[in-house]
Amino acid sequence: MMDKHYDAKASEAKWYPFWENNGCFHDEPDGRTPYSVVIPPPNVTGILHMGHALNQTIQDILVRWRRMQGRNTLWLPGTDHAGIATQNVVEKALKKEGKRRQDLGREAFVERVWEWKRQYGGTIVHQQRMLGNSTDWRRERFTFDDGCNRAVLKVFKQLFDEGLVYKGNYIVNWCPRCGTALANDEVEHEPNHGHFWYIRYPVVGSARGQSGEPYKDYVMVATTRPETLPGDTAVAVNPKDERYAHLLGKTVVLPLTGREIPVIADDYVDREFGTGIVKITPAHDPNDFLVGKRHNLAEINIMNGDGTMNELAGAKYAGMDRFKCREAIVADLEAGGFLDHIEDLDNQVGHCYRCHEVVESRLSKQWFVKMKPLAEPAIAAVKSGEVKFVPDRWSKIYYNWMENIQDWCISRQLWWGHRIPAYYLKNADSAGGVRGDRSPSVPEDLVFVAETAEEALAQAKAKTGNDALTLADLEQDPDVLDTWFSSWLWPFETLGWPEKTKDLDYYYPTADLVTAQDIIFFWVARMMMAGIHFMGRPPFKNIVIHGIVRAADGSKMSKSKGNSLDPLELINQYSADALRFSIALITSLDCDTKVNKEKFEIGRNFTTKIWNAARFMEMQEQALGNGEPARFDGRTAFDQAQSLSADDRHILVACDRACRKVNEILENYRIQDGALAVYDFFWTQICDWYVEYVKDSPNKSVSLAILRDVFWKALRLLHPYMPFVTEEVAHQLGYLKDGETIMRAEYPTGYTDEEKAKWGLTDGLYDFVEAKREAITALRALRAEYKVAPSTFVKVTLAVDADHEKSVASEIPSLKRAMRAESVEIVEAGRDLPMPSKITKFGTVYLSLEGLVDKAAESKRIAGELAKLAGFIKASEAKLANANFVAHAPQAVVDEAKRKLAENKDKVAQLEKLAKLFA
RNA sequence: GGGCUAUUAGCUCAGUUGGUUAGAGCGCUUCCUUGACAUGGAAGAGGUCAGUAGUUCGAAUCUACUAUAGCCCACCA
Repeated sequence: MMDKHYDAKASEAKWYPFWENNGCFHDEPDGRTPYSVVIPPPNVTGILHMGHALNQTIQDILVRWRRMQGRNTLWLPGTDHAGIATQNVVEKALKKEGKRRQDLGREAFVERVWEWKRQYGGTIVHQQRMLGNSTDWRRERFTFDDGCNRAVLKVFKQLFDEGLVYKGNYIVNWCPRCGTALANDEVEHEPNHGHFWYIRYPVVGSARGQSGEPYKDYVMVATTRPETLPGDTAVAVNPKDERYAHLLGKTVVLPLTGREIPVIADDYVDREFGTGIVKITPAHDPNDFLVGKRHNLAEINIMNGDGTMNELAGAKYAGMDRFKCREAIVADLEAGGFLDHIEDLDNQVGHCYRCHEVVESRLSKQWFVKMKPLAEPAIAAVKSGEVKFVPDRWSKIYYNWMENIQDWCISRQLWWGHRIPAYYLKNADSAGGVRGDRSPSVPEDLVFVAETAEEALAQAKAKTGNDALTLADLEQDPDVLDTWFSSWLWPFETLGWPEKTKDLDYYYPTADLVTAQDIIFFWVARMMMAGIHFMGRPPFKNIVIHGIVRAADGSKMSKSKGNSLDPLELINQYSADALRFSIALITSLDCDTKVNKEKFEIGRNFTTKIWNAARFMEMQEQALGNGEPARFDGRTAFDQAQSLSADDRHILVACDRACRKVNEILENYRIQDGALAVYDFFWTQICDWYVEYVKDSPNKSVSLAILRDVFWKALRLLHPYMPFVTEEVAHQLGYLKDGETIMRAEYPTGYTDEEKAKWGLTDGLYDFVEAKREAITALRALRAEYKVAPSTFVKVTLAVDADHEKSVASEIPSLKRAMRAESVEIVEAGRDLPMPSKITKFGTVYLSLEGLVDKAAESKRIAGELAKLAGFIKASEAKLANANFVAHAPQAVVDEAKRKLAENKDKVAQLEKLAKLFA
């Protein structure tokens, strides 16, 4: 006997370990068609949020569905080592102990991070289990585990050998106090009340003027950072700015230095801002850096790592703090007559998120991947249709980025991550290479890239001819690689690459990649490139992009705003099934998903409905079995029935249609439509309609057998969406024995043609029962209109066409029940009866009121109806009178229009007769 | 400034190549404690599909423009 209430927590606690421990999530390569998906690995420091819930629900639905279809399925889980985030977490912990990472030293610090990972890194992996994810935990991976590490080193080495990895200058955010580079998201921009200094740069050749007019001919440059002036290597104007067109090609004198620099034209310059002339300092501003690259300008680094000026700033300023230097330079400009005036300016200035020091843009040497050669085949793979975006519009955004791709800076000044496998020969003669302050300055040809230090040593010996070199003569690059440098290998490094494993051979390429739009560039595009380059084939066939989960008002969810929902809390309150089903039902791939707590009641209520329907079936079966559960084998019981009633056949057709529809929908990744289709089948068709029929079925054992069959199909259809309740109910109702699981049950595909023929399942029959429902609804509506209580038994008359009379007559018993009718009488269509009526496809439904009607109210209502119909009929007639419509529109559309017109004309006739009665 | 998307019922959204009187859920109104379920059942109200013009026999659907909103990128020397 099933409990009165479904205990979701108990069910989840029971079934998840059952599945996991019995290998239900695990397949080994075999002869079947594989279906493989890799999870977008969450940060190991992360905690589960609604975005994960959405992303993983979609994947689990697809994976569970394919698995039930009989595909050999792999959903590979794992986490991302998230260099910066993880290092910060551990550094924060250290800070509480009053230590910095430098106090521990590199090796000890990294060990400390590993320790943290072992202790806390399982949090999100644990939380994912709460969602019900059917990920194969036996194949769980980590982007920094040994295998991934090997893959990363091999890839770096290969790209280096291919000339696709190189070292080059790059502007980084630099905190002078911490002595480290910062990632963009570690820089906090704050409003600043600053100044705009207007400075005159004399045009070369212009004469020094008289009294107070230092130069007759100059360009006016406005800057917020005058201390960078000694690093200027050009001034720039907009190419479309006719005011300055005459300056192009000329050179100007850089004040205080006497150096001559060119005037260049670049689109970057905003004509409206400042004077429309910008000083270009490639070594100290990210935009100027790019301008400098475009125009081949020299990069003069005038600052030390600690924020003081170096000798390139000029002897006078060398060693001076940058802000002191600013004052000194402004004073000297003024003294030299170069300073025109000063304005106040409000702008944004970046600060270090940790020490709040003003961040400096600083030129440094970093490692890069040359992206263009990798991007081209990745573009082609999408253009050719080999890889598809779902929805397709994302391919445009992908092309846009790929076609304008910039080289990828992959080095990070961190300790937690894959250390760059580049080795430098110590004590080599410096060739003046500048690479931050902490790294060795060696000529490029004394850099050895190898997967191991030993191999690097061998290279060094060969290169220098010095056999006496030892490992101690080598120093490894101190930087680590960007976390994405491991993530972009995820679809094959997790399957064993670079080893040639069975898994790799069988599961690569994966089928679908499901992710949110925000990491198309960071991750998806790069995986495409890596997959094609290293595996020779794109890593997946379909890229399914879904929206972002937003708060009810459309804003981003954030903890600080307090508008975020915690999926774990929702699971606790409503159940994992409720969370999954609701999110699937309200999510469209085409747009962001707005959620509030109430939305999750849909799923919760549906769970309750399923449970209660199951209880109903159990009770009915027990009643029929005199207290013992009498379980009717779906097939044999109704196979042997002499004939099935219209309602029995109707639910079988509905079931068949639902099965086909859901499969087709899922083929097209329409997760939402699938949820709706199952929901509608279960609730509307089974519960609201068929169960009501079963209660009074004249052939109850057959009807119960049918219910048992469609219920089992419905549970399996639903399982990908609601894994726990479907498993529990399947066992409670005896569809499965102990030790079996619905996860491996066959996904329903509908009935065979043979079965349909045997049971008389036709579209016409389906429509007939739908028409009957319409008639019953019409009668209920008549009751409501005439305020006849539902408990009152009424007399009903049905006017039907002669050729339908027989089939309608056979439904009289069920009509009587559903209509709560004392009698249902059938008369020929066209009879003029003095009763309120409604016209339906089933025939005209008359409700006998036996003089209980308020005539005035009824007249009024009829008048309203007639007016409404008159409008429609007029429009309809006009349409059908249009020769063009009749000629061009499909026949079915024309026929339907004719049918509607006739039907509404009938309605008018009926109403007019009725109106006379009440007059 | 460059790119993308959206605008349909009070709210959140469907509406697949143009073709029935535009749908669902929630919310709202009225009625119903008949043993599966009040986390339920029944009936109902509510939309000139953002606006304008065009293409077409026919437009929520295609085109152009306008208005409004959002997202991504670049961001102010």
